[in-house]
Order: sequence, then structure tokens, then C-alpha cells
Amino acid sequence: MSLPHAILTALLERPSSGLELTRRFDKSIGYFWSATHQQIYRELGRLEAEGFIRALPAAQPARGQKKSWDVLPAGRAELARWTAASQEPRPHRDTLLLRMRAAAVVGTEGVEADLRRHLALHRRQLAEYREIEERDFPPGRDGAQDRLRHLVLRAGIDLETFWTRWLTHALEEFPDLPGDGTA
Amino acid sequence: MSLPHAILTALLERPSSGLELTRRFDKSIGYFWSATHQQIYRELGRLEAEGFIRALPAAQPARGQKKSWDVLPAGRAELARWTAASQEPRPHRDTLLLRMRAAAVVGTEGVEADLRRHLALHRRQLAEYREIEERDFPPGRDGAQDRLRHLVLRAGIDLETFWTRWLTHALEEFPDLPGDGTA
DNA sequence: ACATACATGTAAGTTGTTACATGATTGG
DNA sequence: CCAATCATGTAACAACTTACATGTATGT
Repeated sequence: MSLPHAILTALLERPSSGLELTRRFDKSIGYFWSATHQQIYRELGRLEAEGFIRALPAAQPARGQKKSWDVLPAGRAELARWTAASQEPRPHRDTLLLRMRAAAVVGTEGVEADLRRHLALHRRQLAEYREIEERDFPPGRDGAQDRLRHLVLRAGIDLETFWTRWLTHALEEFPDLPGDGTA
Repeated sequence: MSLPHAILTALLERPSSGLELTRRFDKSIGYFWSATHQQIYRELGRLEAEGFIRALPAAQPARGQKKSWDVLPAGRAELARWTAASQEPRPHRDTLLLRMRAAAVVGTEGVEADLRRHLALHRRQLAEYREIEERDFPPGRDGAQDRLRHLVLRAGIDLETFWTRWLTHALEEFPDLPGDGTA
């Protein structure tokens, strides 16, 4: 659904090889659209077959050879079409909230440790986003592209802030709770 | 992954038929773990095969006959095990943020209308959550189960609040932006 | 008797995940 | 030349989506 468009966006920002893309999907783009290298290679093949991208002719396509990909005009057009199109919000799936709901039924035994772990993960991610903000969006510069990208980063920062607060709040409630929901 | 556990939670909260479950996954549980009726029927079959649930003997299993499902002790144990187990956070995939990032490259032409539509959807969802909060969690009552379920609902409210704010902020920036990112 | 809604399912296709395979390059 | 790493892939499977199929109950 959206993976090809995530890849087109990434390649427009900077032409890359499959592995470079994979690395970029571990951060940046991957913060809101994750993908594994297998998905990426398969999708690169499809995008090439559809005439949306091409391999830069620099190196010939041998097996262990690095290949760099470039977006063709048809690919840019497809991305623009997709970006402007009306899209239904995709359904949420959040494991933590589901687990809390399950814990309300079967008891909170053993959950606390993992909540602390998740809190630490979210704090780390929040710190990383803030570093990126300081580095890439110092006060002053604000071109159109910068403003949009900053907006996306702010969403990440605010979401991680929400989760750290929510988890902190959840953990505060914990000591008072019995082990099996029998209040 | 988590669908069987979402179903076990729902059935522990209240034994239901396949279609009743489907309805409940359109709200309540579905707010943080969506599922279609096809997924649900298939998973009910698996859960029965594994001995986690059983069909209540009330009506015989004819084709158009309503069947009601009940969680067996093994099912409750499995849910408790899953709830307490350590789990990696699943990767995010957010279409709106991806589209903003794409718009930063190919231009914002045509995006605004759909952002307004999403804003309306999130406002509606937020209003619905607030109604549920007033109805189900009036000040005063707070058993252990209530507190946990309220916590989950608060997450929904805060997340929708975040999205309405973010979308409002995004739309405020729009009129100043050129159509194709050439600032 | 017919249309409609209810209720449970099947089939096919796409996407995402996990495990493995293969060649090239680099450092010791 | 050997191990480790880089780089690109294949295969098999699991999850999710979309479209369709089938039977039951109800109202007219």
C-alpha cells in the first residue's frame, strides 16, 4: 500500500542502493514507516518493472554489486498522485493498550517490568528526536520543505512525549493494584 | 501475534458469538486492535482447536446458527502468560506523516482537503471517547479494573487530542506554502 | 414468494516476517 | 587464505485484505 511511496520519497530525497535504503529505514523514514531489507528489495524490483525507478548505470548488476536507484518522472508523478489522493486512516493496532485491557481481566502480575522497559525505550527515542531537532532545525531557517519536515518531526516528539507521560502515569497506579484484579 | 489475545480478552469480558465479536471490534476493543469478521472467524476456529475456547452448547452448529463462545481455563492461562511476557514494541506505520514527508518533496498540491477530512474524523473520535468517559467513568468509582480501563481510554483521548492539535497546526502552515516546494 | 438483514464461512491475493543463500570486499 | 562484513537476493510462511458464497430469520 504505502511502502512503494515511502521508497519513492526516500529515493527522491537521495538516490540510494538497497542497503543504503535499508539503513535509512532504520531511522528517519523508518520512524513512521518501517520496512525490512527483504521488503525493500522486492519492492525495488516492482518499482523498476513499473518504470518508476531505474538503476544508475554506474556499476553493472552483478550479485554482490552495489546498485544505486534513481526516481524517473513517472515515479515522481505517481508519488504526487498518491500524496494528493484521499486516503482512509488505517486501523490502529497497539499492543500496550491491548495488554492493559487484558490485564484488567487476567491481572497485572508481571506487567510492570515490561512497562518500565517500554518507558525507557520511549524516553530514548524522545531524546533522539530532540537531538535531531536541535541539529537539523535550528531557529531561523524555515523554507517550505524545512517547515513540513519539522512538522513531521514535531509529531514524533509529541507522540513520544505522550507515551512517556502515559507510561509514567500507568506505573504510578501500579503499586496500589492487586495481582489478579480482585479489588 | 495479538489477535487471538484480543479475542480472548473480549470473550472474557463477555462471551459472544462471531458476529457480536465483530460488532465489538468495530468499537471498544477495535479502538486499539481492529479486526474484520473473516479474521475473527478464522481465529475462533484456531482458538477452539487449541482448547482455549469452546462453543456454548445452547444451539447446534448449523450454518446460519448463532454460536456463542466461552473462554476455557487454558485460554485464560494463555492470556495471562501473554500479558506478562516481555514484548518488543511493534514498528510504527503512519500514512499521514509519510504523506507530509512526501509532500515536502513533490509539493502540497491537493493535500489540504484530505487533512481537513482527517481532522474532522479525529475530532469525531475524540468526542466519542469523551462521551464514553462521562458515561462509563463518572468521578467516584475506581476499582482496579476500572482504573486500568480508564487508563486505556485516557490514552485514546490523549492520542486523538494530539492528532487534532497536530492537524490544526499543520493546516495553519498551509496557505503560506507554495504548490511544489520551490520556496 | 421475495427482498432484506443476520450470521457464518471460503478463496484468492497482497503485504509483512523469518530464515536462509550467494557473491564481493576488506582486514588480519 | 580465512573470517567477517557488505550487499543483494530467494523461499516459505504468517497475517491481513478483498471479494465472494451460503444458509437462516423476518417483514411484506
